[in-house]
Amino acid sequence: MLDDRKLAVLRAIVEDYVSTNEPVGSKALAERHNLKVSPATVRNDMAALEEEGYITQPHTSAGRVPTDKGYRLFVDRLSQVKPLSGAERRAIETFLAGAVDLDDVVTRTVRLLAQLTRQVAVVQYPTLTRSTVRHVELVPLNERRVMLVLITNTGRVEQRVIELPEVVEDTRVAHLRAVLNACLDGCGLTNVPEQIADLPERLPVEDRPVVATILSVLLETLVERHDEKIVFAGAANLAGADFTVGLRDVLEALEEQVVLMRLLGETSTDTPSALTVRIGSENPYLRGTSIVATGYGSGDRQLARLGVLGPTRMDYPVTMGAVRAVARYVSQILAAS
Amino acid sequence: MLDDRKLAVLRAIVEDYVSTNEPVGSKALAERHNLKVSPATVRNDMAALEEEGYITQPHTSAGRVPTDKGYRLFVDRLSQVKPLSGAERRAIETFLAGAVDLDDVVTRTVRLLAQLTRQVAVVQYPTLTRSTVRHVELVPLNERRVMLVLITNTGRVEQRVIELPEVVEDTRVAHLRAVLNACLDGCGLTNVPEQIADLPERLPVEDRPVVATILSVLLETLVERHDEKIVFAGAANLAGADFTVGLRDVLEALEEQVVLMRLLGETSTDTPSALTVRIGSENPYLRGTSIVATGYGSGDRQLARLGVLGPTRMDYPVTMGAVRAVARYVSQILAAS
DNA sequence: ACTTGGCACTCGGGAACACAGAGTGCTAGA
DNA sequence: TCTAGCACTCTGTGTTCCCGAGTGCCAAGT
Repeated sequence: MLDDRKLAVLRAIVEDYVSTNEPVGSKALAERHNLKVSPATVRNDMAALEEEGYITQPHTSAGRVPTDKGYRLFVDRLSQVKPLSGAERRAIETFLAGAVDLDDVVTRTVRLLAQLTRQVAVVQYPTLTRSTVRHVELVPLNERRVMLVLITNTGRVEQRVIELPEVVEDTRVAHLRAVLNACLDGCGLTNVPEQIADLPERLPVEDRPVVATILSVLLETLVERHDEKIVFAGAANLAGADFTVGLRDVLEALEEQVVLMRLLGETSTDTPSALTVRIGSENPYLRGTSIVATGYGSGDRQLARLGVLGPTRMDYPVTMGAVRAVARYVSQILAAS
Repeated sequence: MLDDRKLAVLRAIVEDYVSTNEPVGSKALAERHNLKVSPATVRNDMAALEEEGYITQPHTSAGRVPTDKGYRLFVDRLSQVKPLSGAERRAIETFLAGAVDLDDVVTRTVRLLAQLTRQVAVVQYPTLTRSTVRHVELVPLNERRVMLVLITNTGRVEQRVIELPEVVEDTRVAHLRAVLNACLDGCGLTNVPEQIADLPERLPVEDRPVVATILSVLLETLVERHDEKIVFAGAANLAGADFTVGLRDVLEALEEQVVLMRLLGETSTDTPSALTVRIGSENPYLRGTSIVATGYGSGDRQLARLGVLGPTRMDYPVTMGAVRAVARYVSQILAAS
């Protein structure tokens, strides 16, 4: 039904349309890509492709444009991910290596990806759920207040000020800190609730109100940040692009954490590092845009996702290459720290 | 030269143009605002105002539009800041009160301001320079690594992982922490360098390499974060607005920390809580946009700035009211914590 | 059975044009 | 000093027209 030449024609249409942003006609196609057939033959193939729904024409008398289905076929079978140049790889490496803390890693990553792809980059902060507690710190601020600092093995730091129900002197704070650390050190964040469930009972009765207060804040911290933080960059790249959906909608989605989260999607559990590509209407939340995303994280643990959002008419091979490369490097950086 | 009626005409022009986004003609003006004079008289006044450069006409036969100079006069002499409604005030208060930490305060503030003004809101993180050290924490990660956590009195937390030049056991780390805190507690951040200058010399010689490493990272932290972090929200509100400058330029400026910082401007030292309004070409970095900004901070110490960026054609009284109110509330919240 | 050249057809988009309407400036009179 | 009237100048819109790119189909060629 779709012989090799028809596929080649589809590939050519996608490539030309992506680079020129204009409907591509049979004549130009036959010329530029040496298909060794006449425009008439190409027309026949195009008619077949249109029949199958891979391409469409904006007006009766214009060239053809790929449909979402056409891009899908292109991505799945007609293209291969384009690796970055050596210079680009080195640039990425040195740029990411300069990061001083987790915040910095994320910020640099998202900017890098935006610049590399000339589109909007989106990076999710490494999730807490798979992290483990590296250290819990209690810092006395004054006699009725302490600051709780939670440090995870991914370098993430959460802090919260706690109002205590009674005056607690510093030595007692130090003691509580030791107790907490003994209890939680190395513990997975998801296990924290069960770990601390019976902690108050194991302590002297006079410590219990204070400990209860601290633990409730600790739990709150874990729960609240469970819906993850997401950042984006490169919104300026939207200015040129034309979406079928309004620019306003895209910008709104970008500022809405929840929507953005859904757009990035879930990491497939089988192949966590695989590239996810959602094209146009395949995307339930923001039709008219495409998303290329993947999971990242140190080693086998996938911590979070990152990706790129752009118009359906995007250079998929290049974008996919960039996303994959950046995900690898940032995983590497995170594993090292 | 400019009698009261001419000023009234200018005010009416600004108000009408802001609300309709269309050049305003003499007839409509005389009707809507009960000026009690005929369109012909208004025309004469308009001619005078144009002569003086306060208004201009896009084409020979169109209505008048305020110039930057016209807006300036309007803001300085013809309008008064419009206070928020009681409902709005309460909404702000409860929304900001729910913040759990400094990050959260800033995030909530910027979103609030964007929503309130329907424009792009910009908030600078409270500066480190006027803060004081509340606590320095050294957390052993393994025998060659510690994490340095710096907590300021504004609730800001900076952390950095340090590679030590030698193996250091935990008790020694605890000792160093005590020394550092004794030296720095309550110390203004700008004074930190001099405070720690002679610290190595006062310690046993075997501690010096380790301490030197730690101190160099500490100094680095202070310096690096000296250029402040800035966040923005409400980019979606740009979609509708039309700037004389391209949308792309605005988005680029927003993502460029340095430019954004300059746009917000310096806090005037005399009257730190005064509203700064920069109109169109008065703004050197992004002509064609206007900025309403002010300092904020607990009590008399101005910590940073926040503001709103929008098209020159903006509702200044309302915007100024919102910026002022939000600045007050966020100052209040920061003072309380 | 597939490919090719030819040909009539369709439609979008740009150029040329006319025109209504809003708004102005000017002048003369109250 | 204000007002009324009037001629004038534009922009924006709607209409028409035409060019050209591109198509679909058919018949002939391999």
